[in-house]
Amino acid sequence: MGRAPCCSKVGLRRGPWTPREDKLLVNYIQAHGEGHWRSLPKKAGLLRCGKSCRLRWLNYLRPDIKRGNITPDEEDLIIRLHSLLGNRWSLIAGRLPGRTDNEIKNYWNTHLRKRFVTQGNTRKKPSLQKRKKSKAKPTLKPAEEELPKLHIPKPIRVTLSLPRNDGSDQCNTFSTPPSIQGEEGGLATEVIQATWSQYVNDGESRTGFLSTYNNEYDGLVNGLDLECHSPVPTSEDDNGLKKLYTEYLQLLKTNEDRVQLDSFAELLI
DNA sequence: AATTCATCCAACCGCTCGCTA
DNA sequence: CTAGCGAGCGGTTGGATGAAT
Repeated sequence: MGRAPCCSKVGLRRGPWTPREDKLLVNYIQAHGEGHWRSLPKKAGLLRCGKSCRLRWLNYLRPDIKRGNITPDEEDLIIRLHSLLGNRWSLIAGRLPGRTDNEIKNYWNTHLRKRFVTQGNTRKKPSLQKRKKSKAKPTLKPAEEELPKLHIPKPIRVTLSLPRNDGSDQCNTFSTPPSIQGEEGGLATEVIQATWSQYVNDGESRTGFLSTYNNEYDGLVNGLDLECHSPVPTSEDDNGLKKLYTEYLQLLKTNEDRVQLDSFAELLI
């Protein structure tokens, strides 16, 4: 069957945007708002793919885009967030007002990744893949080519299925929905206990992110959607959480105490 | 001054997800 | 339940530019 292409691409312009195209796009969005990207080019009089329009707007034309160099503070935040979230550029960008996921991704790939590879501190295999066939690539030192495999602690989306009972910092359980249990090579921990201080939620929509720990796998389970069930706090479950918390601290490479860490987690909300 | 090489970043591509009919 | 669509995301590409030779 196959998925229909987002646009025919026939007769559409590609490559760098001209000032005139930018103006048309900005004028249209100012008049009609964002969205409906597929039909937008036609209505705005642009010979561009809707995807291209969306990207141009989000990464360049949006009025709240912050231009200029990444500040040391922003860089520090990017590094920390990347430790926590992995290559979730849009999530990281969400914590950096005015910065786009593309900008952060580029900044990481051009400035930070090299540094982390050099320090052997990357949490991802250094995929310094070839860029241009015709151009010489920087040769990696042997130590850089075989970095130890690390498990990226990707965050997990958590949705509350039952209301919080009393707003206290007591345990609620999170479990993977049936549809995804057993994925990740059967490594998923089916039920994970977490205190609310470890559940990084957004308060309103009752969704958030949680990194899960799996003893058998001895690593962090990546990217599973979780569903929150009723509060069932037990002391035994705290052991696993302590392990998770230790991992969390390692990731942050800080000596912060629990309160400070929770504060940092809240900053992510 | 000319050429080669390395770096940066805007833009593209392919995939996935959520929603709806 | 399935297919199709719109939208979003992350990986990758390639042109522009600056540095080195």
